[in-house]
Amino acid sequence: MTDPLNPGIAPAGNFIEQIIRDDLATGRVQKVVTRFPPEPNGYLHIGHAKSICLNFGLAAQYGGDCHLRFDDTNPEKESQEYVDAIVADVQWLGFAWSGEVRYASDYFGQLYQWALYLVDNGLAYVCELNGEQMRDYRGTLTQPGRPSPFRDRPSSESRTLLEAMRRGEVAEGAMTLRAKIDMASANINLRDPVLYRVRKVAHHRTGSDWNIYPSYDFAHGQEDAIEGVTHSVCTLEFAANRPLYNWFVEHLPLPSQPRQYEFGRLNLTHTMTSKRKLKQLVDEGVVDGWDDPRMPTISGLRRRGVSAAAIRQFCNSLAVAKTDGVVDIAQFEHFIRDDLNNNAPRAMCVINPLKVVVTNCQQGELLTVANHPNRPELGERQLPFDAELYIDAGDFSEDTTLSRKKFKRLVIGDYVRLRGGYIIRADEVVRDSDGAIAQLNCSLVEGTVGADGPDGVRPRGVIHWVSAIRSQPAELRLYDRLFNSPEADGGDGELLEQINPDSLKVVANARVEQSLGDAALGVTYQFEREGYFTREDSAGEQLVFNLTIGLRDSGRGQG
RNA sequence: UGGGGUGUCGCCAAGAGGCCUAAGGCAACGGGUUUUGAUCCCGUCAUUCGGAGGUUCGAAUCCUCCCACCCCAGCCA
Repeated sequence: MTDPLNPGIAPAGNFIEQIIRDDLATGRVQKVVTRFPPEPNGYLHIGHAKSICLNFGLAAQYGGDCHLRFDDTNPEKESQEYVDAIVADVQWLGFAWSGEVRYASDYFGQLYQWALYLVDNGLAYVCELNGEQMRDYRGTLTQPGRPSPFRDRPSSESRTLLEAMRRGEVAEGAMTLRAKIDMASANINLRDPVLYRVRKVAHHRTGSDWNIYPSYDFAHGQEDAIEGVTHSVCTLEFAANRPLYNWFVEHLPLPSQPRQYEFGRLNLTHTMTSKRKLKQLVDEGVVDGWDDPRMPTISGLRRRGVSAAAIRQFCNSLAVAKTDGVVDIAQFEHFIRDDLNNNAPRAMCVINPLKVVVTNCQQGELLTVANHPNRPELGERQLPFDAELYIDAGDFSEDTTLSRKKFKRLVIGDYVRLRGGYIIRADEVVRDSDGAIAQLNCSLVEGTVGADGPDGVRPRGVIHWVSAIRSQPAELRLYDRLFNSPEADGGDGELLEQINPDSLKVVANARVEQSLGDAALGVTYQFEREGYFTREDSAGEQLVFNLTIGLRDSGRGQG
C-alpha cells in the first residue's frame, strides 16, 4: 500500500504516525527519538510488548532511535533481577535499542539541580505536611484544595531544607519538595504535586548515594528531554499527567522539548496485565514464577513455546488508538497458531497410548516422512515402524455404528491410515482380566505406504502413532487458561477465586517418536493432530514438553 | 460530582461531508481440497455508525443536547 500523493511512502497508520509525519514535515523534529521506559519492578508482559513494538517500530519506520530506559525512581519496589529480565526479554523480542541501556538514576544529579532551580525561582517549596494532612489539603474531585501552610516560606529556607533532606537529615515522611502550581486546579495533578520524597533506602544502582528520590512526574519528562526524546508515547492513564509534564518543560531550562502522547493499552480477555497482581500470583505460589508457562509474561510465553515473531505480528495487528477495549484472546491465539503452522516441524506423540499389534508385520522398518506438509525445505526424518505400535486410545471406538463422516478413526473391521505409513484394519480387541481394552490386533495393507489402498480399502481417516519399541516415554504439561473469567483484569480481591483449577494437567505416560529424544530447546513442534509443544528447559535429561497451544478444532470429533 | 478521554457487526478496527445501501482482521456459520477432523480455498456475517434533535441537495463524518463507559483525589509508575 502506498500513498498516491507520496509514492513509496506508506500512509500514516495511526494518529501517532500522523503526528510524527507532521512534525517531520514542518521541521519541528529532525529525527524521531522514542523510548521504552519500564520500571524494573516486575517482569514484562504481553501488554508491554505492544508498547515495545510501537516505540521501536516507530523509530525504525521513521529512521529514528529508540532508547531502552529504566524508570528506576522507586528503589523500594525495584531490583536488578527485574532489570536483567527486562533487558533479556526486549532482546529476545528482537529489538535493539540505540546506545547503552539508560536509567533514570543516571540523571539523579541533574534532576536534583533542576529541583534547586525551581526552589530558587520560587516554583517549588519544601512542605512539612504529613501524608494525611496533604491529602486533606489537596481537596477532592469536586472541591478545590487549600494551600499548604509551608507554601510561601522563603525560597532560601526551602533550599536549606531540601539540602538537608538530600543529606539524610530529615526523617522519611517528614518533608517533601512540592511544585508551586495551583491548589485550585480542576486537574488534581496540578495541585502542588510532590517532586521529591525522603526514602532512606539503598537503590539497586546508586546504592546509598541518595536519601531522596524524584517522583515519576518530576523525572519522566526531564529524562525524555535529556535524551532528546521527541515523542514520548505512553498509555492513556497518564493523560491527566500531561499538563504537569508540560509544566516542567515550560518552567525548566531543558535541553529539548519532548511531547507526550497517549494510546490505549492492550487488554486481553482471560488475561491479567497488572504487574502488581502478577507479582501476587508469583509471591503466593499460585504459579511457578514469573516465567510460568501460564503467565502472560514475555518469559512465560517464551517458555510456553510462543515465538517472538508471533508476539510481534500480534502487536502490529493491534490498533494504536485512544479506545480502551479488550481484545479477545482468540486473536492472539490466531497469530500464535499462524506462526507455528508455518514454521513448526511436525512430529508424532501419543498422549494416551493404546497398544496395537500389527499381526502381519514381518519385521520393523524405517519410514521416511516430511517434517512439514508444505515446506519440503524443512527436510525429512526417519520414523521407525514396528509390529507393536501405540495409537491414542481416543482414536479407537468399539461402536461400529459410528458413521465414517462422524468418526474418522478406527473401528473393528474398518481401515485407517497411519500418518506417514500404512493403511491398517482393526481386527480384534484383546481385553485384560477386568474386561478393559488391553490391545488391538490389526493388519496392515501391503503396499500402502505413500500410496492409496486397493479398491475397497478406503481409510476412514488418518491417525497418528509411534512404534512401541522404538519410541520414547515423555511427560506432557497441558496448559489451559489461568483465568476462567474473560474479565480477568476486572475487580480486586477475588483474584484467586478466578483461577482455573485445571490450568495445568500433567500427562506422565505419553510416548513420543524416536526423533524427539533429542528435541532441541527453544523449538516448538507440532505434534500432529494434537497441538504445538516445546521442550521444557528445567527438566534436564527427562523428556518434558509444554503445550504451547492446541490445534484449531472444528468440533464434531470426540476425545 | 470537577477535570481528562472514549463510544462504528459478538471482539479489535478503517472511516477526516458525497467514491459508505460502511474496508479489513478475529470469532462464528455453510461448502470444497487434504495421508494432520490442522493448513489452504470459496461463501455468509452492520440499509447501519451510543441516543435524540438540527445544519445540508447530501452526515458515521459538522452543530446542540442527552446517555454510557474508562482515567485522575500514592510522599506508585
